[in-house]
Formats: sequence, structure tokens, C-alpha cells
Amino acid sequence: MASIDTLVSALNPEQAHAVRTTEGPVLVLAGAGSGKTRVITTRIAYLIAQGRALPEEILAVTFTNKAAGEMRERVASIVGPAAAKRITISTFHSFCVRVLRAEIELLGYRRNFTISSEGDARTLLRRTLRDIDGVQDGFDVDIFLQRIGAAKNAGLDAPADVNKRAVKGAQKTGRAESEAVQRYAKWLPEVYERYQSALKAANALDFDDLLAMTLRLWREHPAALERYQQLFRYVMVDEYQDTNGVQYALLRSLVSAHGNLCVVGDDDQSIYGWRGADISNILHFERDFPGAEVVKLEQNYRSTETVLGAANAVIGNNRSRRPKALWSALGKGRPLDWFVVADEEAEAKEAVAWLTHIQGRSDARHSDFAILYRSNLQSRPFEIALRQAGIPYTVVGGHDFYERAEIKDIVSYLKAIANPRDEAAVLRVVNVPRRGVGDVTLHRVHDLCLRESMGVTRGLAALVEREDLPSNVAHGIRDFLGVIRDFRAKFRQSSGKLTEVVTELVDRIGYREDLFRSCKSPEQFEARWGNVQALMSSVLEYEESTTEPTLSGFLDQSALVSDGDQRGDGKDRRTSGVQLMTIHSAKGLEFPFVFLVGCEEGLLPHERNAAGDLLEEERRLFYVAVTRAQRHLTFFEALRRMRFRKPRATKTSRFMTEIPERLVKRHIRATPESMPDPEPAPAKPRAKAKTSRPRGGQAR
DNA sequence: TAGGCCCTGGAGTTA
DNA sequence: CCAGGGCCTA
Repeated sequence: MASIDTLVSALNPEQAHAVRTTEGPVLVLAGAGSGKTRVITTRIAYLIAQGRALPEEILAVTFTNKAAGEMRERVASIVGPAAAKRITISTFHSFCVRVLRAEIELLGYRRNFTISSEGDARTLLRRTLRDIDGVQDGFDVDIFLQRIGAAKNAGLDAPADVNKRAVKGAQKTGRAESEAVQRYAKWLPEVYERYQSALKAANALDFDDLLAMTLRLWREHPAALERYQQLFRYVMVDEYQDTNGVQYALLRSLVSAHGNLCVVGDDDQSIYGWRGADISNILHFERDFPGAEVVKLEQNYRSTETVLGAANAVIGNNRSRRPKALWSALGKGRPLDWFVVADEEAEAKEAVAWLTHIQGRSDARHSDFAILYRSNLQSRPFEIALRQAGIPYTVVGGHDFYERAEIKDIVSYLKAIANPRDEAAVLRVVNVPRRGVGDVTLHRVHDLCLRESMGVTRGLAALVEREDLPSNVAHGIRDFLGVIRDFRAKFRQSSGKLTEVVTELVDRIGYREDLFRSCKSPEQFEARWGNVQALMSSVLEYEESTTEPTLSGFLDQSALVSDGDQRGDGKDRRTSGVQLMTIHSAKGLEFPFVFLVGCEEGLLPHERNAAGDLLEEERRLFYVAVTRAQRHLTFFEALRRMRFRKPRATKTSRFMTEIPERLVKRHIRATPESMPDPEPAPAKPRAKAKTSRPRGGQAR
């Protein structure tokens, strides 16, 4: 265990100041690559070593489980594993689940509430919408979901207030016609209210509720809040620029007694405004927490001066920011390169050629390269070109493991068992495998439950008893109810043998056979059954890593796997080739060589975000991409690109023109004059790509 | 005939 | 991945 004094004296003066300022509100403005994790972990260790806090009196909040895990590991290496275990290091969502599991009964929910995935929430809202006369057609479920989510994230949980946020949401989506906005606004309060009561009837919380309900709990039951206030005397928050209105309110309540709140973040890397993050939290920190100490970390330990020169120049054009300038002691490095090519295919080929060229002149491994794009749609040509060149690659992101059909089926069974009121879960699996219970029956159950306000499992039982259902349907429902009943008992009795019981469940419902039946090819079956087995491994892993494993504990954990968590850790990366990902996924990562592709108007900035605050967020996105590069950065621009299946001429991204010319070397591989007339698109341009990409995705 | 099953087609910002 | 349409079974 290194002495804390040695560790602190190894920091630069600003970092050390941030560590030593333990009392009162502190804002650490940590530029990209400025060593913020080091500051946070050292600060936690310092609090303990100085005897200012016991480990259990410290709360550190992050945005991903992965970040939390890394932070705990690094703290453990300083203070030792025993002390590190006692610190609460957790994501906002996990922290709230912990609070709610203990106290949600105060709000009239049951302790065994389930956490609805986004998909579950969508299904639930779709059903809810159908229950309201007059909204059946012409409405997009996702818009309602988005508005409700925005309202919850902003801390407006009264349905009547929902439109306050809706107006802001409309501005965000840019050119949403006001007539459509009005149409949604009219229904929104009722939709919100009905949706919320449907969730409550299902004893379920959606993702945003986890935060919103915790806030409500604390507001309505001050004694509950007080316990946490007294316990956590020092609170630290990572990535503060990503906090939303509710998270801000939670933090404010939590530290109101002592004000010991240390937040770390970078306003220039705020790229999640579209999902509720409010950059003004970090911009107005001193106003919100008077007397705050502000520490700027501007020395960058990651990139060359040239990379930072480009980053500083571009981000300097934003108005809503705190002025700062990153500097580096790593030297100038090579000038940046900028390839101008004909179209997306040429872009991919050029990128592969350039990558090969760089590898020829350096010791770079495949995994030292990242190809970053604005939108997932852009990945395909690169996948094809890399595969043709025989270069290994990994596509990061895309479909979430837990969103795959097989996984959702099994998880829904587990949810239904843990919480038989969970309508989304029960209605999803009552007919998996096929038991003859179709849409019509499902509707009848739903209506019955709504009418008589009963839980969905009881509703199913009632339906079979009362109604004269076709015998196969009745039989199917009885079979399903039997499974739920039996396994509820099994999970209760044989606690600590989760994996065993889950395996038995999969067996009992004949899932493997059903999967086999519904798969067209053996490969497809292997891939999908592999997913099920992967789920089993994650149950086993959970079981082995937890002192008191429970079904609901496993479900919580899998519901809370968040965006940042699924990208492979550093070790994976080393073996898995060139990294392809969106700029959003790349946040927090670094790579020796970065290719930023699609540097065109319409794509970056995205055409829907080309003005005002949204444009500034696009610029921050560009900034995040640029600051991922350690040694070198290459830009790619195509003169023509397929948009909605038609080739369209493009324009250079305005962000490219904001980079000082002396930092960049341009390679013109195509000019507008050299471009042949666009050929008519072939009838099925995607056919080949589709067949070469089996379901289940090999790229993870 | 109703209800359930299965196939096809259309589509997209970012987690 | 969802919706819609056509086909099959009780």
C-alpha cells in the first residue's frame, strides 16, 4: 500500500489541490485526458487516510457499472480491498434501486417490484395507448415515451406538468411541426397518467422511475432522506456534465446538510443532452452550490499537441462553455491527415489502405486503431472492407445483449416469477413456446386486469376459470400458470442455487427444442442457443460473485447493465482487432490511432441538430472524437453518400473548417469534377451484406 | 369464423 | 424490429 503523501505529491499542483480540498462543494473541471479518475480515487483514499471519513461514509457515483468497478479497483489498490469494499461506489441507478428495495413500500409499491426495460416500457405504453379512446392511430409510441422520459428526467413527475418539458422537447427535435406537437401535447397528460398507473399495477418501475421515485421518496418521507444524509458525509460524482434534473435534485437533497459534494466533469464533453443530461448543471455549479471551489485540470496526458490544437480550436467556437485550453507535454507529433474520397465505399477502402500503411511504418497492433462514426449506419462499408482485407475488427455497441429475443424470453420468465404482477413480462412469455395464447386472448386478459384492477397472473387464472375458452387456450394458460407457481416455490426454497433452477426452467418449458424448431439454419440455432447459454453463464457469474445471491438481485443487475458496460474491457480489446464504434460509445476511451469518418455536413453535425444548442452538442461530439486520439488522428470525408437509398452530394463538415490549416494535411482522392454521374442504385444493394451477417452477430 | 401462426417488407441519430 | 396480410386449425 503506497503512502498517501507519496501519491498526492506525484500529482500535478491542480490535481493535488482538488484532492486536498475535502470540505464543501468542489467542482473539478477535468479536461479530456487530464487524469480525473486518478484525482477521484486519490481523493477518496485521502479522505480515509486523513481520518476525515470512514469508508462507509463515502459515496461515489458514476454513470456506468464499468466505471464503478474500475474506480473500486483503483481505490482498493491504495486503501486495500477490505476498506474499498465498505465504500459505496455505484451508478445513480444502482444506488437508487438499493434505496427503493429498502423503502419503496412507503410509496405503495411492493418490494419485489421489477425494473422494466425500455422494450417492456414500450409494450406497456402501446397497450395503454390502445385503452384510450381517440388515440389509436397516427401516434408514435416512441414520441410519448420520449416526452414522458424527458418529464421524469427533468424532475416533473406530475402528469399535469408534463407539457412544460414537452415544449422544450419539441425545440430539440428541431423541425417537428407545431401541429403534431399540439396533438401530442393534448394527450400527453392522460397518456402519462395511464402509463404510470399501468406500471404501478404491474408493480414495475421504468428506468427513469428509479431516479424519480427515489426523489419522490425523499421528498415525501424526510426521515428516509435523513438516514442517507447522515450516512454519506462525503459525496463524489463522476461525469457530472451528464447529470439530469433528477440526479441534480437527488444530489442536492443528499448533501444539503454538509455540502461536501465534489463533482468531476467536463462541460465540453457533454454529449447526452438528447437523453436528458443538462449541461447547465456543470455550468452553474457555483450558483447552485455557493462557496464552491473550482479546480481546472488542463494538462492532458493523452494526446499530442497537434491533436489538442485541433480540439481546442474547434471547441473554442462554442458559447455555452467554461473557457479552458488543454495543453500537452507530449510534443507536437505528426500533422493530422484528411482524406477526401468519392463515396462511402471509397472511404472504407481508403481507411483500410491507410491503416495498413501506418502499420507498415510502426509497431501498431490492430487494436490500436479506432474507426469512429456519428451513426451506426456508417459501420457497414468498413466491416466489409476490413473483412475483405482480412483484418480483424470488433463492432462495439449495436444491439444490447439483453434486448435479444432469446434473452428477453428467459429474463421475462424470471421477472414473471419474481413479480407475477409484471404484465409486460407475463404477457410476453405466456405464449413462449407457443401455447395457443394469441393477441386476442392477451387483449382480453389485459382488459380484465384493467377493469378489475388485478395483477396479470391472477387475471389469467380468472379468465380460465370464468370464460369458456377454447380448450387448447385454456390448457396453454394452465400450463403457464403451473410453471410460474412451481418455479416461484423452487426459487424460494433453493436459494443459492440460481443457475440450477434457471437451467431447470429452460428445460421445463422446452425452450431449446422450441428454438431449434423456429430456427432456419443450424448456424442460427447455434448462435441463439449460445445466447441462452451466455445468459446462464451470467447467472452463474452473478451467483459466484455475490454473497447472498437472489433472483431479484440477478434481475436488478441485468436490468442495470448500462451503455458503457457492454464494450469490452481493455484486455478484450487487445485481442479483438480494429474497434468500430459511434463517437458516443468512444467517450472515455483512448486509442493510439483514431479515424474519424463521415466528416460532412448532415452527418457531423447531424442534419437534425444543425442549429443552436444542438449544434453546440454536435461540436462537443466532434471534440470528444478528436480527443480520443493519442498519437495520431485521421479525418475522412466522402463527396457523395447514400441518403435514403439515393446518392447525394455532400458538403465538408463545418467543424473541419474550424481546424487551423497548418495542423492538417489534405489528401484529395476525388473532386466534385472527377465524380461520375450517380448510377441508378441496384435493385437490392443490401442483399449481399445481409446474407453474410448471421443473426446474433459474430462481432462481440 | 375467429384466432393464432408465419412470412415479408419497410425502415433508421446518438445509449 | 414492427406491422400487415395470407394461410391454417379448432
